Amino acid sequence: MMDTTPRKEQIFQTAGAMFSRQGYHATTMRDIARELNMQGGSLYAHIDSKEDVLWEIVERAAAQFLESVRPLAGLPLPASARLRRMLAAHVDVVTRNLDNATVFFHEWRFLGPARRAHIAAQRDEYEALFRRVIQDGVAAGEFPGADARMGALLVLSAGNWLYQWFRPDGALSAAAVAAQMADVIIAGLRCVE
Amino acid sequence: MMDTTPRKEQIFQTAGAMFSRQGYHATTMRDIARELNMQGGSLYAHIDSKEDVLWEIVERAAAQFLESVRPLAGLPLPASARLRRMLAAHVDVVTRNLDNATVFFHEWRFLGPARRAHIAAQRDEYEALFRRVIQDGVAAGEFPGADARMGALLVLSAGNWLYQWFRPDGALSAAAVAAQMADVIIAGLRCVE
DNA sequence: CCTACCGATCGGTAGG
DNA sequence: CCTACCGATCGGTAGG
Repeated sequence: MMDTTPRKEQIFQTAGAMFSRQGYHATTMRDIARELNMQGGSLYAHIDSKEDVLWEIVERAAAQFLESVRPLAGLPLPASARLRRMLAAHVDVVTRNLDNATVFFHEWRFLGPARRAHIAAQRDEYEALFRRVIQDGVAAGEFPGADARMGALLVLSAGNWLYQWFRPDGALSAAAVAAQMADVIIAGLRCVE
Repeated sequence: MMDTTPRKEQIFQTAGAMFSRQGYHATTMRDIARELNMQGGSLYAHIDSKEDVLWEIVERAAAQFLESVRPLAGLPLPASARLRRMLAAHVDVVTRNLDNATVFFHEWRFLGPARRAHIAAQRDEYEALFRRVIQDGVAAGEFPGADARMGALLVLSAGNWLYQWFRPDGALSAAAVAAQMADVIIAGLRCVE
């Protein structure tokens, strides 16, 4: 079978896998080229710089998180139901793009200042979505004793740290992980005093 | 004031700070040397290799986690009280050694295979401490509906992700963070069905 | 702890 | 997309 994926996309895919395993700085352009049966310099017919490749991976991951979760935050559902769906969407993005999620969490700080600031802003917006839903739950009496800030941090800590231990071939499916996490966290937000 | 810290310790401290900010591979031995007003080659009068420096930082961090938490796991207290103390100890280690904790979480995979395996074993032992305490709570009826594996992952996700957002000069003290986290998580383990 | 240096390799480019 | 190359810099060492 021929791989009909455009070369540029192959470079992003291969780079994502290698950056996630070895890290951005420990992966050389020649490593990526070798994986694609090319010479190092030939990569530059498709991309302009190593940092551009990192940027593409990180920016796409950030966009995926926001695009998956944002539509759920405003659904006409109780806060606990919205939070459950948002966490499931987050877990879905992480587990279906483990390599790129790992690069996103680990390597975004190696972007230049402007790009780093852009990612930081998206991350802040993303956090705020979770905080707001929990705050809704506090206001509605679903989570009477909860602190929205700590609640959001807890949800995102669980959802993010996932990239460290989740294995696609493991016993737990992404949906099962998300459901179990949501069960405990939502119970905590309901019962905490 | 003269700094009376032995040169070797100064190297570990400086390397910890720089590895945490720039990453292991993006930090050069000459970067570390410059910070200490030395020439690059002079570092090798005190250490044998760059990887040895990383190893010292990572191994010390792993030991600190285990030595702080292990004595608490077997205390004659209810599981929830033990878990609370263990999380507080964990948060204490992270927040009092933010640089080294960051290096521990981010850079341990760049160690050689033998050293990496050693750290992986310590991490597994550490996780088991938390799992066992939660299992005790399940058996004792404190956490009747909880899953020990997911509970431990939740505690450690929150405790580990901390290195990403905790700021020593922020509004929340380490003790306050640990207490709030424990409140929500323990409530969740108690109330989940 | 410094000077001076080693071989290796890096990201990126010119020219085809 | 390859060949051939650029200047820069890497981790580490010899000799003092």
